[in-house]
Amino acid sequence: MLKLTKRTEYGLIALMHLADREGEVLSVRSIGEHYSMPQRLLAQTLQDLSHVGLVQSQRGAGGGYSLAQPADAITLGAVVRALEGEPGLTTCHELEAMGRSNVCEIEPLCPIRSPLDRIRHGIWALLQSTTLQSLADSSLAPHQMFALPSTAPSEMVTS
Amino acid sequence: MLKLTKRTEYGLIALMHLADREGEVLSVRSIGEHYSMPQRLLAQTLQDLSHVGLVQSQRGAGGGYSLAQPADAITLGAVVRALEGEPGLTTCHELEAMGRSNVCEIEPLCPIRSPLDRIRHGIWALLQSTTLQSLADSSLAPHQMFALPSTAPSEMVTS
DNA sequence: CAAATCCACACTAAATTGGTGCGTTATCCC
DNA sequence: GGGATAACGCACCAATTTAGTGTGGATTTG
Repeated sequence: MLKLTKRTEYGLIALMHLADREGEVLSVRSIGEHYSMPQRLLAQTLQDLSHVGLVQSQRGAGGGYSLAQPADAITLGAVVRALEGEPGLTTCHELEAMGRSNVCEIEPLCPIRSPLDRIRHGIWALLQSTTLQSLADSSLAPHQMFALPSTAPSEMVTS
Repeated sequence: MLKLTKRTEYGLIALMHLADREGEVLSVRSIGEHYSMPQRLLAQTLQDLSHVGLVQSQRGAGGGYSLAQPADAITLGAVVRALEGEPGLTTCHELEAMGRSNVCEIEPLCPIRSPLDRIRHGIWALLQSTTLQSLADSSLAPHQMFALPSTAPSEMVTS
C-alpha cells in the first residue's frame, strides 16, 4: 500500500515538534503525552532516528531528544529511509537493492521493472527535496512543480 | 510501507502486455503462464480493473481481456486507485477521505497533516501523469522534472 | 452438450505493522 | 551513595493487511 507507517507518522510529528523548539531537549514522555502517541513506540522511533544521526539523545534525568541537524537539512527522504527502509515500489526493486539482481523469475520479460524504476526515483526525489523546514512553512511549496504541465493523458506533450 | 502491492504489480504487467498487443483478446491463463504469475490472483486483479472500465472482458471459450481504453489514456494513478484505493500517506488522510474529518484525536495540534497532504498530492500527480504509453516508451520520461532544482537540503545548493 | 473462460464469495495462510514487557544503563540532584 | 528520571535494547504478542486458494456458478464457442 502506498502509505507511510505509523512509526514514520510518529517520527515526523516528533521531529516537527523538536524543530519547533530547536535547541531544547524534550523527553519521549513529554512529546508522547502532548500528542497522545504510544510512548514506547515513539521511543523506538526516536532511537532509530538517533542511530542515523537525525536526532541527538541525552540520557538520564532531564534528558531527552533534540535535533542533531538544522531543520532545513533533514529531508523527508532521510526520515522515511531510516524508519521504513528505502522505498522499493515493487518486489524486484527491493530484491535488487539487497544485492542479488537476478532474483526476478520473469526477469527478461518483465515489462514494468525498469519503467517503474523511474517512477520510484520520482517519488524518492520528491521526498528528498522536502525538508522539515519546508514542511513547517506549509505555505512555501517544496516544489511548485506539481501544479503543472503533465505528460499525462494522451498526446498533450505538445508543450 | 511506501510500496505497491503484488496485485498492482500483476495488474500493471498484464496491462503492459495487453497494451503491447492492442486489439487482441488474451485469457488470464495465457498472461499468467507467460509471466508465471498466480492465475487466480491475476484474475481478481483484472476483474477489478474491468469494474472501473480500464479493461474489457469477454466471457466464454476464446474469451479474455483487452484494453478498454488506448494505452495513453490509462494512467498509473487510475490503476493504483482501482487496485489499492486512493493512496493516503497517513491515517488522517485516509479517514478524511472516508467522510468524517474530525477523527484525528490530536487534531488541532497535529503538525504534519496538512503539510504531508501536499506531498501526497505530489505523488498522486506523478502517478496521474504517467500513462501505460509513457511506461512503455521507457526512454521518454514521464516528467523530466526530476533531474532538477530541488528546494532540498538546506543551503548546500551552492554547486 | 462439452470445453473454455470469466465471475463472485468466502476462506486460509503469510507477511507486515502496531504495540508491550522487562530488565539495563546513564545522568541528575539531594 | 541513593533515588528518580529517562534513554537503550531485546524479545515478544496482537492486530492489520496482503497473498493466495476452494468451490461453485454463469456465459460463450463449437
